[in-house]
Amino acid sequence: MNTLAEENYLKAILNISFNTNKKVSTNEISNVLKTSPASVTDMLKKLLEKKLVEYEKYKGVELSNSGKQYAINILRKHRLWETFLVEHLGFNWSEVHEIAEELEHIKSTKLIDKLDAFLGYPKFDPHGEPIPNKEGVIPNVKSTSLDQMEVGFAGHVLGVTIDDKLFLDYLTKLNIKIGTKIEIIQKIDFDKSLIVRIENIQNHISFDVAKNILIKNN
Amino acid sequence: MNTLAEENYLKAILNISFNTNKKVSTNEISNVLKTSPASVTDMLKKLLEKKLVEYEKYKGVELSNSGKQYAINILRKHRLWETFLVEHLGFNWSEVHEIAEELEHIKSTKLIDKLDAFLGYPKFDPHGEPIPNKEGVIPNVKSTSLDQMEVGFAGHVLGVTIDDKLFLDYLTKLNIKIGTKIEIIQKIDFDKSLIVRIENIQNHISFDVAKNILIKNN
DNA sequence: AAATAAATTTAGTTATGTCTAAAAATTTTT
DNA sequence: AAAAATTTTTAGACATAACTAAATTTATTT
Repeated sequence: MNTLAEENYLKAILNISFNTNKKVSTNEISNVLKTSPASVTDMLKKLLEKKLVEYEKYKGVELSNSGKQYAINILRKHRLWETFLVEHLGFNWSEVHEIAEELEHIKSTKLIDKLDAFLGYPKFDPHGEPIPNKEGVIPNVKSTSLDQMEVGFAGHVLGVTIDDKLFLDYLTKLNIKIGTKIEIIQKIDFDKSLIVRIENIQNHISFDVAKNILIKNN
Repeated sequence: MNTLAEENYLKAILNISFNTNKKVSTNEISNVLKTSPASVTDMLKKLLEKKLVEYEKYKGVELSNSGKQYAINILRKHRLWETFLVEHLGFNWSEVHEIAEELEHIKSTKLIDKLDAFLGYPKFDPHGEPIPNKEGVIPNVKSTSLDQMEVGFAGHVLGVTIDDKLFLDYLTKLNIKIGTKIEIIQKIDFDKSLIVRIENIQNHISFDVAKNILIKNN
């Protein structure tokens, strides 16, 4: 069995990999986990020992097969708990991340499988993120971030790519949630910001915001 | 905020106090937590420092007011989670203790209050144990253990006092659950065991078993 | 009330996971 | 291709929470 700290490192490596597809650097991990690079090196040695990662000094790290399965299982637990919190306990989507950060470390497999059944085997969490199944397979939906769509495009929000309270509260204020129809009215070349129509109201959103909103891709 | 280890010590002290009403000894704690007495001494010093216990060298320990509130809150979380696991996820009463031992350490107060509401503010958990409310008040039901009842007594099971898989599985085999009617047919003086009737079937149960079954007391 | 036994504490170690400062390797710039 | 900058690792410390062995205190016998 792995410790809390080990689990958090595996999770961090998986998350960084999703964005970069390259080997993960010591510094990236230390930024995500807010620890010193020296601590990261220490932990990578330990994870290598346990064969949860492939790691060579100065060359970066990636998850081994078993490490990846382990990390995906944590992600599965995180997203199932978030779904429970929103759909059954009445939390809103910006509140659940922190609590799920704790719940994702509960070990019982039977618990998580029963929770999955209780929730009706959901494929997506309250942020539209895919929930890995028991076998670690992540449902694949082709999606594009809003910033890549052209002026004139109109479509529905599929999900978001970050689970940050400030971001999600801002979206809520803009009346954006999963399924919301968004139309691109204009794109500002200078700062890549967008003027969009949501529920018949025009709003000006930054590139950073658009980048983290996912739209269905046919 | 207190660590996992600290929480487990507070919990252990509370549990022992329920049975003894005296100051709790180092040895008792080390037995419950399966640590060495020396480790217990170390931790008691730390808890004293934090004013969670009243402790004098060689004289035993008891919870301070704040320590007691803290420990009761852990108990509240434990019992609410057990209720959720049995009533909504379909676990049986002998499986939930271990999982609740992990869930009870999840910190969010908002989570536990919402869970409480979701469950309909239950007063008793699946073992018949009272669930402390948000204010730390524990519902008080007068109950007597089965071993203290006389021959000829007939009544209903209110709950059990231990949360042990072997014990609960045995009760299930005997067809004993909460609400089950039990009649005392005979008491064996030699070993204090009892012959009882449950659902029209006679069974011979030991003193140790009877001691841990609670009966309503008028 | 001594002597013995039992319980508890102290002292000294260990493993985990963190840190800072310094050294080494890699990458980027000139 | 050297020099400079950045990244990463090593070395040495520290806090937590555990341990064993030895010392001390308290409780029980005789």
